[in-house]
Amino acid sequence: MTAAASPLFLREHEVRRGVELLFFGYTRLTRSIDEGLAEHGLGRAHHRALYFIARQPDLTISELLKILSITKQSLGRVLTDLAGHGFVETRAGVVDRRQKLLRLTAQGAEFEAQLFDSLRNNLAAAYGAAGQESVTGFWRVLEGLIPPADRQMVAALQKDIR
Amino acid sequence: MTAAASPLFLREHEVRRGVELLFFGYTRLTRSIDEGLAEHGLGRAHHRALYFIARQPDLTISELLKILSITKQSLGRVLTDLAGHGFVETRAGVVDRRQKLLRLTAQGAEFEAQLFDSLRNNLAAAYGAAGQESVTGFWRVLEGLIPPADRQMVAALQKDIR
DNA sequence: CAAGATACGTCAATATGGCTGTCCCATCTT
DNA sequence: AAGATGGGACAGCCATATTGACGTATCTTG
Repeated sequence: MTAAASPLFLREHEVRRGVELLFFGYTRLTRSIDEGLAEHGLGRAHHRALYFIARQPDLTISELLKILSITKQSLGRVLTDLAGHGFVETRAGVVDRRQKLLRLTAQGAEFEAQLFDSLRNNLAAAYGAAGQESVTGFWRVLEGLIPPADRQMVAALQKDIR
Repeated sequence: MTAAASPLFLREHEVRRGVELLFFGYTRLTRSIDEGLAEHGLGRAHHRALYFIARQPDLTISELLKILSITKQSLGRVLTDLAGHGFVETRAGVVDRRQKLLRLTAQGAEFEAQLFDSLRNNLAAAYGAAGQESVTGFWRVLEGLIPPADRQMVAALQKDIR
């Protein structure tokens, strides 16, 4: 390991720094919404569903399954809970009546907005402290962590109309 | 909501983008090591402990508890498993014999290095694709997500000697 | 139109990784 | 000697995920 040390190897320190910041940054951000969720007896799994339904109204079950990468059974429980709280409602699909289109109720939208406030406060503060150029870099690196096969799905969230 | 719209509010789109990229980036990165863990019947909780012990040899139990933010009981199970696999060993503390200093065995270090290869491959690829300026921004934003009270703990990981 | 594929739901059992509460021992501090 | 601290252990619980099997409504296609 004298001459041929790979550039990748030399980056160990930078890689460990990234791993650690990702771990702490991600967990701290998600932790900020736990209290709001607990007030309704819900957990993070419920928030993830709530979030993506808010993001893409009329999402179908199978689209949501792909986004969350969990099984139908796991999602079923979560959606049952959310429907029981009156946060989510479904309609039959227009083009395909087998589909269920997921939407937030007014209550659900209000609750999601309340949780989003925490996320916004924390992320906006981090954006502000880091500066706009940093935000661009933040996005670029994270995009590179997403396997190409998944990138289209993530990009689809950005166009607000479907 | 005409004149007084807060700048934070106007950032909703950027905030959602950050939330989503963090979610997908973090989950995809961690997913990349699941196979290696499963080969030994271990899970991500084991990896987190393994990782931080590798990072800070002679870490004490209570220091590791603070880093992971879990309970003594939860960590106990994880460490029992890791010791059972011969990946982790403890010595009595030098200055305080009540403490247990955690270290990886040779086997443990080899296993951690193998898992770290996946992390390195993925993160180094993302770093490379994004460029060095982006990496700096990536770090800066993530640092901003960590509450000031926790930053010292995270920074302490960077100095390799204790 | 019949046959098969698809979208979704559901029952049952299991694993993982957290949690609380309680009690214990060894060791350090005062 | 008394109390505080680091760590371990027992018991039970909860949240979130898994697999496998099966059912039903609806769409698609030969």
